[in-house]
Amino acid sequence: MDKFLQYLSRYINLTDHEKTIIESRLKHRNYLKGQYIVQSGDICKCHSYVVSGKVRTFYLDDNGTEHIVMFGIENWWAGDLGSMITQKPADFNVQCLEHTKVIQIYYEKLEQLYEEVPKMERFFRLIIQNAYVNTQKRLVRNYSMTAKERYLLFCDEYPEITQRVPQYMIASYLGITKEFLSHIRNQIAKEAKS
Amino acid sequence: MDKFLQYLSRYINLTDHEKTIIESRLKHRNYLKGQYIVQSGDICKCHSYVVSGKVRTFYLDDNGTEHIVMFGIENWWAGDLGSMITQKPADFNVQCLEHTKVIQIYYEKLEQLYEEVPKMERFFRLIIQNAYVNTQKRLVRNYSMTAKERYLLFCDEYPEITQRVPQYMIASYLGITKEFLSHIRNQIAKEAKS
DNA sequence: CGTCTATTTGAATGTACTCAAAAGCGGTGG
DNA sequence: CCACCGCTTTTGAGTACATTCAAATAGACG
Repeated sequence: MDKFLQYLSRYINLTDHEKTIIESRLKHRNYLKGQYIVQSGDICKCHSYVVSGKVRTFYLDDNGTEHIVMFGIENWWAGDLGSMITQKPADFNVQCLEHTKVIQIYYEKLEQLYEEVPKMERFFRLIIQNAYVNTQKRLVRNYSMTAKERYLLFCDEYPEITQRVPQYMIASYLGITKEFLSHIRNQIAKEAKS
Repeated sequence: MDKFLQYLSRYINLTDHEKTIIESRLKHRNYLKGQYIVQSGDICKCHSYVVSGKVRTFYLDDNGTEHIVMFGIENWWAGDLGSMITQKPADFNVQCLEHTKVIQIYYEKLEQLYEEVPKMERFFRLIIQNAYVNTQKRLVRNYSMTAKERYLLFCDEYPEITQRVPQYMIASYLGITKEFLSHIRNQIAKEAKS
């Protein structure tokens, strides 16, 4: 909990009273490896802050192919925001890739919290603003870079994730097949030799 | 201006006093067809609300290819948010595709406005939240749908834009070449006949 | 009518995908 | 301790989707 409040304080200054209110609106929860925080089709009832562990958000298309939308590790948020704000069935699944501790805020409690502690509007504006800017960057990269370039950039930007998730999931995140990523890696290895 | 306040009131309730403050922080501006609101390399100093007209946001990659990130028409916002919040050089260009009227809010004024009218935090949280959710959806679509499916969906979702912008720009938005879009349209036309 | 820009068409090419099979790797039980 | 099982990664051949380049056609505007 302290860690979470510390994280909050990177964005907003809170009084002790406000901290108490915030704490009372949150819920701690643990998930096992493989468990789902959100399942597509369900309405996403809460947004989850990852305290420890590792999650992936993915979309299952009509052909049954999984597309990883994002990974989540310490200090990241996970959930289907679109589903939560519209209270419509989720498009995405959020699954834990290892034992994961989260702090959750439920939709109603969040709305309530915005009233009680208006600074939280600012906090989430800042968080979502960053997420938006990053997603837009990623979109552009998919258009303007080759798969190989995207892979190298990913390894560079998220070394921690690169090491902690299986390769086929990175392929899925990059929007390519696992076979093709293997190909790319092979190619990179050859280049390194010469 | 009334139109803008009406638009604001779809998200937040404002007192007359608050409206006056907001008005005083905004700037009206007109652009001609072809003019740039933001140029990549410059620091984006303001965010622009499109009152009328039409803009495109695009990224110019290392090969000199343009990639359209988004279009903007009435009631949309345009700018390089990433540049504005970090005060670093913009990656994107925002160009007017026709004579365009905008209402602009400059970075400093916006920060000031957040202090003066905290409801604006809520307003922009809601706006950016929507934008984020939409961008994420688009990202997933690019992974899970073929170019043809994306084109048909685009025509369906943004009929107004489909009619008002040249085809090669739609191709750029979809992440394909103008030639290939022409191909796709040809194919669709053939299917319609049979 | 001529010019400029946008769109179409087609052929050759390239990037990434599919499918199938083999190899690697880690854990578990005999 | 090794054999086996399931899961991940690699490899390769054939294929599909999308690009590039070049040239022709169509449209818009003065």
